[in-house]
Amino acid sequence: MMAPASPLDRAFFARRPRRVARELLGKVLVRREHGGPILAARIVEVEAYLGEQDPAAHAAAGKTLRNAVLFGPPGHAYVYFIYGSHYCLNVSCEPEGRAGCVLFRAAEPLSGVERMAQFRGIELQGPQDWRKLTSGPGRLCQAFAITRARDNGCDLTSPASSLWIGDDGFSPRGIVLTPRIGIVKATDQPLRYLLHGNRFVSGLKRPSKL
DNA sequence: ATATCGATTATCT
DNA sequence: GATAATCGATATG
Repeated sequence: MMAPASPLDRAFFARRPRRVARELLGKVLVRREHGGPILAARIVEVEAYLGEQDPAAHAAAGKTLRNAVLFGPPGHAYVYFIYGSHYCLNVSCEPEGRAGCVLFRAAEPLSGVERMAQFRGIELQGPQDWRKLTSGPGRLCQAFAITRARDNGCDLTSPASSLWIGDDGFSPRGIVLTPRIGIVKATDQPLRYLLHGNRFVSGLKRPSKL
């Protein structure tokens, strides 16, 4: 069962993206739905984006309508739409005015699994199928019913929000750094953080190689 | 088990 | 008009 989680405060996010990314591993993403079950999943893979000086970041070209949340206060959700069908979730980092952020790439379901399957439009045959729920940034958003219209700008530090991030005391071990994936610029820097051997990490169908 | 490919649309230049 | 921080299907060894 899930231990009670306490929200992360604003100061947690008001730091550089690398630090926030590393420390977000093991934390819990929580979705409260009106009249639905609580959805919760432990964060097992994230990527840091460094803001305006990072060629791969959405903030690289400066502030636009789309990425405005990144330039606002830390701890808020930046949700964008990509490839005509997927949403991806980020959290704004650094003090207001600086556009660093962290992308949520994968999580391990803790509760509300059947509801997640519903949102994903799949039927679960067994625990091995849980991987299809939240392994990948697009899947994770679909499992949590995250959209830009609903969640962009949401305060992720407040349990009053429908979407927020909590700490349930879990201490992750075996943090691995790799280059970011799915991008073409700045692929040399190791800015992807994941939990060693965790089966919910995205990418390979079977994470045999970690 | 790994590689390649097409879908689909908000956003920006 | 071009692009894209993905996914799922198909092909191939």
